[in-house]
Amino acid sequence: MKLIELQTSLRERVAQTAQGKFGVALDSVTAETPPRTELGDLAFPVAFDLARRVKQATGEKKNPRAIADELAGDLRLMPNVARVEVAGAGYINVFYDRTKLLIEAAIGESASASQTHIAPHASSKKSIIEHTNINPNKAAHIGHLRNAVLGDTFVRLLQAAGETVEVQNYIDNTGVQVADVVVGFMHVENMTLDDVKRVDASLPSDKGFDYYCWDLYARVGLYYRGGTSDGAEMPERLALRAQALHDIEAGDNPTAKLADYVATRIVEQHLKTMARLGIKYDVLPRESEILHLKFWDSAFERLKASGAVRLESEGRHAGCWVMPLEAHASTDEHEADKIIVRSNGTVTYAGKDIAYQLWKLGQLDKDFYYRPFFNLQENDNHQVWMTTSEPTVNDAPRFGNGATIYNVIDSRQSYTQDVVKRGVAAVAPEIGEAASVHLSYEMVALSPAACEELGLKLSDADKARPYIEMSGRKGLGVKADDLIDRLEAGAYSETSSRNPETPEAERRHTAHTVAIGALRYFLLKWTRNSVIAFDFTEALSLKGETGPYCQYAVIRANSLFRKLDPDAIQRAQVLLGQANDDDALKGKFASFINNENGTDLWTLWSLAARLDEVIGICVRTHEPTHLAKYAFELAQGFNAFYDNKQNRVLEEPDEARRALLITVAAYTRAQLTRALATLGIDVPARM
RNA sequence: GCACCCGUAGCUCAGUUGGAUAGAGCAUCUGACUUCGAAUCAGAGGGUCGCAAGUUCGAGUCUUGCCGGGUGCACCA
Repeated sequence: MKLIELQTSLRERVAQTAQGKFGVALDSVTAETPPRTELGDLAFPVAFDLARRVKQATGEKKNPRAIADELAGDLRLMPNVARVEVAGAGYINVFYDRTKLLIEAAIGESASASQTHIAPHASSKKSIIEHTNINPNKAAHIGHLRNAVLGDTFVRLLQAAGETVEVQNYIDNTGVQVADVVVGFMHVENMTLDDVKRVDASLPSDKGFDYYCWDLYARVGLYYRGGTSDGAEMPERLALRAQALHDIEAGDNPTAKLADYVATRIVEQHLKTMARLGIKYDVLPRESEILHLKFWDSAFERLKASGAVRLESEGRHAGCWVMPLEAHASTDEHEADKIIVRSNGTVTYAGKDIAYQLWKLGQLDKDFYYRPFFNLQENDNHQVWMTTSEPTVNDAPRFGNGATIYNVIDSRQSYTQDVVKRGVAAVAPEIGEAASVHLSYEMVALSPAACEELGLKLSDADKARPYIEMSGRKGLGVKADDLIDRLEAGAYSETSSRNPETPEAERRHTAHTVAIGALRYFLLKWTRNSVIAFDFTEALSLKGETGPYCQYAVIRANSLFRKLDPDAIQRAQVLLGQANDDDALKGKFASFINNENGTDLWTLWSLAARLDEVIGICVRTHEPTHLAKYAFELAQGFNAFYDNKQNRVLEEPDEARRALLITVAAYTRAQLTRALATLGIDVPARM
């Protein structure tokens, strides 16, 4: 029996007893893991609640401790329960039959040794996750990495929980940011499309087109202000941007062709950067198609038909289609109303987003056409599709039509996301707001020290601030590829000094794996709504609470198992299994488990057994960091086990105890490896 | 002005739907490599959980009010 099943059955029993003996129907029974293993394996602080509810219902005063005693008596009769204690003012502490559970688990493990991951539920509906969504006009920076790693990890979490997932990366290829770079090429550098292609071809592969545009974008920002960062914006130069934006949206002209080249090339670069982190996408929906295929027209009809938007005939919003939102405490007229269509007939960002969200939910009677996008070597056989306006003949999968949509977007867009969610719910009440989930996260800013390292001169006021916001317009930020390069360099020198005899290619690969482990963990160790004040020292660290720490624990286990027979794990599991029918052997195992050292072994094993529960918590709370913390805790547990002189596997003389140690170590290694894989972190053979 | 987020050890942060003695990492100090790999481990010091009320058997967690910091509230995207 798995621990999670045992937990469920105990909860149900508590609920039954509460109903039977006290006449109280508990809709949910709180169960928690006690702070220390000495206090048991599962605790129910339910007696306090029951005492209150009995008093409410009957007026009878009952001592929580007396209630706990009655509940405990029932729980003692449950299988796999060794004993139950009532502690404190009324805690019910359940102690599992640890020996029996370990033995049963060993039998299960040896039987399903080949099964490594859960297959998706046949009946499960598709979830869509949209993440990355970087403006295709310059290199990706660490803020974008946070988005992508958060999104990709959530994808892995959902898959680990057995769900079917589609990954979308929305490309805003017709927005102002692309227009800015186009203005830069056309009016700052006076280049034609052919010139741009020539420059692109001449750039080094490690500092390519995305880096070039990064600098150009910052220069355009200056250009608008007449060359100085604090100058006033010049209307005639801003007009160039407006013109470019107009031409890009219209399409089929030199400006639009240049914009398409820029956006497409930058998307390629972004995908290469993300591939370094093991991040892949299924489909890249582009804004240009949403425009050309007139998604908005369809969405607008539905919005009007549902009454979600109305045309204002007077007031300051006269001539606009607005979505009414409740005005909070304000007596003024509809201050909170959101404009969806401007008085000149053009649609706002929120409007376009509603159309796109409706498509994602299968609520639009339109679809994109698709073509295969270029394939990266790193992506093996995984095909990325890009939307297109022209009909195509190919075997593209059916995209969109998801049951739940997760949008990974930073918290600054909470308001707009809320508008989108409400708009969708108004159009399709049967779907409601719950189908649209905003996976919001706080920004990545720079620590003052990081700014200085990047060569930015700070005022005294800025130095006193906890963090400074990045600015693409100012070219202030840490480029993703630069950071990965630095991490790889650090990991390479570290692994080279430890494994000088290892071939160069393998050391490079190891350095890469360690670097990605460090980076992904670094971005996942914070809760979503905590601002990351990026600091180089902290981000480049390979010690302490880091990805490499977790990887290292697995490496030590790998090293240990290399020195054992290849079938040692299997043999150990079989031996434990034999104890099921052999009371003498079972007693022997029990004597190993039911002492102080055995408690440590059990604590580690039961922690390892909690992986699926933790994945469930992450999915439910939309918070991947719980898994990162769990992986670290499990690695800590393994390292403590490993360093304990009583647990020297290779020197253990007693065959049974050795089998126990091997089983615990092997299970911990397997679960830790799975946890890390779900975080997108691989483990090299050596490091 | 309104809405949302944050305030926990010197620093950076965790803290599951309210539960037992508030935890990690970094930094500081002390110890452990002839050791299944020291990217490690064992230990020490370090706290009015921003302040004040309230609800509760029980509050870092919930409510209210203050204080301090951040973000968002455009016919921008």
